[in-house]
Amino acid sequence: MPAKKKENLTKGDTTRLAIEDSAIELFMEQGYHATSMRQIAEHAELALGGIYNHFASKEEIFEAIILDKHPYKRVFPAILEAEGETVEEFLNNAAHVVIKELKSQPYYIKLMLIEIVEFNGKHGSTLIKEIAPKALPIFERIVKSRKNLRITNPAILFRSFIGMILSYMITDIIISNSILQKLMPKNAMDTYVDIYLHGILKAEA
Amino acid sequence: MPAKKKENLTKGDTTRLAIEDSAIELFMEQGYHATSMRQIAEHAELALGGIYNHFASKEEIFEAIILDKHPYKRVFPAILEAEGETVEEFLNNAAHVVIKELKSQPYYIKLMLIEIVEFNGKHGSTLIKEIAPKALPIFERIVKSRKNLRITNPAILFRSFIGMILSYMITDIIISNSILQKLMPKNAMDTYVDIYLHGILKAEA
DNA sequence: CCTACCGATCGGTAGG
DNA sequence: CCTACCGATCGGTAGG
Repeated sequence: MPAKKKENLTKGDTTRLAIEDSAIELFMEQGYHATSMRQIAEHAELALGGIYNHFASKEEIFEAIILDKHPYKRVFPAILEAEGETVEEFLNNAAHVVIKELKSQPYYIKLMLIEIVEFNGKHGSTLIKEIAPKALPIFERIVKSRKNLRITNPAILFRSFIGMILSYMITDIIISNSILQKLMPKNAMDTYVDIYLHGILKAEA
Repeated sequence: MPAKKKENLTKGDTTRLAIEDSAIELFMEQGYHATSMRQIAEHAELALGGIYNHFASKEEIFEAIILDKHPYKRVFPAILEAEGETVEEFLNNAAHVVIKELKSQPYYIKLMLIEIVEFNGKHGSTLIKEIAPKALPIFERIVKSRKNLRITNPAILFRSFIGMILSYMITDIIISNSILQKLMPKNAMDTYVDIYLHGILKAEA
């Protein structure tokens, strides 16, 4: 059997993906509980009952999306390639890669918020268990290799890196369609990265 | 007629407040659409129909909460009092005051996420219109009065300040109940403020 | 004419 | 993958 590619997905796989993609779109627009199984079915062009051949429940669709579509699977290899001469260069590149990826899949930030709002972060800890062991070593390596860091705890270095990206993405959502939007420079994201970097780096003095 | 105080609320005011407080608690725990009007009524100890003497719809309850209970009403006077000799001291004090207030009303951060998830930030722009004219002058004053700032756009200074607080609050929710929790120092919030401050301040060099 | 609320039920929809 | 349904519950409203 050849490895599955897009060309030779089974009919079942195609339907399953159609359900996931429909659900992503609708959850993103309406939220989880405001989205009905009938809407998902209609959007995926099958009958309501047909969904239950692929997923046992509405929550199972959400879990599949959270796990299958997580951007870190595409982001991670990119980050590892994003080398740089200095810590500053590396983190700067990494931040740009992550935000570019998140912007190309803008649904995910909202799915993450749904996860917090509707499930109290229930599936989040599973995700962290998967990601942390891969991400922490990167920040441990940074801490060990460089001496000009003001923050030397890899966990909080990781957390604040994620936090910096989250704060950009969320304030971006909040201020869009607001009067503040006009006051923002277009390179706001660079400023966020800049604030983060020159906060964690010791002054060259 | 004396100004209304807690002692002489009318029966109607008391009921209205009971409905708002019940809704806050349930929205926070379950999300907006997962919370039924019946649950809100039960928690407020009145019949379902009774709610509609005070609110025309479920969404009107949410709007009232967002507008009435916004922590900025309590945070703002405190920030204005949080003077400091330097910009660093002032922002440090301000950040602590805001986070302390948000932690004492931990519901609000979640209501804000619901607002984004369920209403696509619909009510948020109203709120920004109310807050921005009061908050921006503070950051404008900071920009004018100090010369050791790396960020001189008041709007993005404001945005990144809010973003710093949001990123702390949200990553706090995400990592609670996770293995990462143990790796976090207890003063993680101070580190966040520290990263923010030494990011926006020029090196004394 | 007001307020605060009741028991019962409306038309539709939820997940399964 | 569909049609046809279920027990229950949804947000909202009726008259009194």
